[in-house]
Amino acid sequence: MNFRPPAPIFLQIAEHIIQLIISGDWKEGDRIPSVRDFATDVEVNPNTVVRTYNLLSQEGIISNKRGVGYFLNENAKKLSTTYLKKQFINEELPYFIKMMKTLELDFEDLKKEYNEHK
Amino acid sequence: MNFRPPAPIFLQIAEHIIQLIISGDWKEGDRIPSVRDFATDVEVNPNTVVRTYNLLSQEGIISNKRGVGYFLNENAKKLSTTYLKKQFINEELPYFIKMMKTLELDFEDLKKEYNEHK
DNA sequence: AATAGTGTATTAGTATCTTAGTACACTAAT
DNA sequence: ATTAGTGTACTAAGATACTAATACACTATT
Repeated sequence: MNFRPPAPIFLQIAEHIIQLIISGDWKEGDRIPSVRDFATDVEVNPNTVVRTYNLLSQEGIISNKRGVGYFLNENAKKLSTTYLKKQFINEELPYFIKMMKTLELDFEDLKKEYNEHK
Repeated sequence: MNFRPPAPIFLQIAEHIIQLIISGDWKEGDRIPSVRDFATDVEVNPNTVVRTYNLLSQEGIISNKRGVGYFLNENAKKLSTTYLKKQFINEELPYFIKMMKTLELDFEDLKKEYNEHK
């Protein structure tokens, strides 16, 4: 997995998982990969995945049965969307708007710039 | 000054200065605050300002006369705009677009959300 | 009962950023 | 010459995130 420093990896993994949930790749009730398996998948230390799973547990998105594994809660998709939206609106958007003003860009410019550079 | 972790402070200061240059608060040819003064202003360690000034020097935005101070180069404004734009288009925009798709938001939604939450 | 696969916990080490303190060299003004 | 204000350099220490390795407890399966 490709990480963008300096944002903490465990948070980026959390967001990655949330996107999997929102997209429907992971469905409510599903068992999700074990700490060790997922650590291997995304090429990080198991402890880092533990931190991610702890966060998602606190958010009510996943639960675990000791000795068995982690599972998506029934309301996982809704909670995920709410979490991501809140994160986005509060943390990203204000910075983004400020940048647009400074650079005197409007939404049309953004579309253009983005298409040119991808 | 208010920093948003976990982005390195010295980078955030650099961006702050660049915005001062673009806005015209700091003009080309001007002498800028000394390392010590500016460190006091933004309430960080002088060493952190040194890192910021080093970065801006590398970018060709400022120069120093030893024992005298740092000065804005003649093309500081243009270089600043270029730097910030590049940073924005490459680092922020792709992430932002992805987020909009995931959350199924369009630009109108953004305006609305932003106005509601500020 | 034994085994393999789970989550959990602990300790130690590394890297980066930041702070803190100190010292030194250069420049301009006195 | 002296002084105050510059940039520069160095060492040390703290905080956070991440890695690494190991050990232990629980569960399901055999």
